[in-house]
Amino acid sequence: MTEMSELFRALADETRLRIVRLFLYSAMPLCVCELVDALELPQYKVSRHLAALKATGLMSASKQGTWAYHRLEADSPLFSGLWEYVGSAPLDEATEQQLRRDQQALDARLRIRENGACVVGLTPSNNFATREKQEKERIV
Amino acid sequence: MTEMSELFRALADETRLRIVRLFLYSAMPLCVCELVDALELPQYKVSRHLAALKATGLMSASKQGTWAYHRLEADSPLFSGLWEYVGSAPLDEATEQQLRRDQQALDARLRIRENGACVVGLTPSNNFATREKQEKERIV
DNA sequence: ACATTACATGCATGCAAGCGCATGTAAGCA
DNA sequence: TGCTTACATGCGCTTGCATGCATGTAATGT
Repeated sequence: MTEMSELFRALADETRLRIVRLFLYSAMPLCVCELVDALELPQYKVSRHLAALKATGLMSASKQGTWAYHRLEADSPLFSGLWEYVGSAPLDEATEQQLRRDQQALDARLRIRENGACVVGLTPSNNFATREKQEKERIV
Repeated sequence: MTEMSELFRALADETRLRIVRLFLYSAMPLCVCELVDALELPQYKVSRHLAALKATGLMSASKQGTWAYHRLEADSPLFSGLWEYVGSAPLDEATEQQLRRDQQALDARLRIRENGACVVGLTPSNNFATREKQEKERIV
């Protein structure tokens, strides 16, 4: 069992809270590229924070092809009180607006899914190979 | 309003959780010396952690003479969900035992109160002047 | 006035964590 | 087989925080 202080530490970061709130909102597994688009954050950053959450048991992941679906441990009785607080505690105005933007961006991104599965990957600007190619072209 | 991540950060420390759990248990204002004795921690450490909690609004303090009574914001609707989780989430065995020891030590310490007020201060070993005197005597 | 006491805090240090960059890995596709 | 893509991670840097020591401050008692 994870120490309570570790759980709090995992949630003591606004970026990770944005991630968690999106999962509480969508109530379904999400893949990294969807989170990257919804949060408008660099891919490595999202992956790192997901790893931090997973290390405490608050999240888990499963790969399906190249896509990695992450999901919140929303039903675990160990954490239910925690999610209840995160989901219901009042937010300041700025955070509230941020949350709404994230939710809308996620909604839009999820509409691209086909048969409930993610079918498009990272936005080109977040893609490594694409950036490399652009770099070469810029030099030429 | 304090950011949620700051609240989690404040609670992301086992020592501060020990303090908070003692307040949830005793449900009354406590002074620093009582916490020092109950937790068997150096005085400066307790003061620091209390300051950290107070900085987030989770605690407040009031001086009465030389004694400083600290109290948990247990009734604030802003934090009620948080306290509920801290007070009810399961603990691992070691933490549970630690908590019971802390509670018993606090109970013993509180029995020394007179008319609900603290009347004895720090244990000599935690007292600065006493340590100084002992140091001089040791040199002689 | 002075010493004592309850509590707070400045300072130096060690350590953990977030960030940005680059690259590694594994899976799908041509 | 080789390229692209989705995702993960090693590395260096910087920042923040817990700790320990010592000392500061304000209130009390003699």
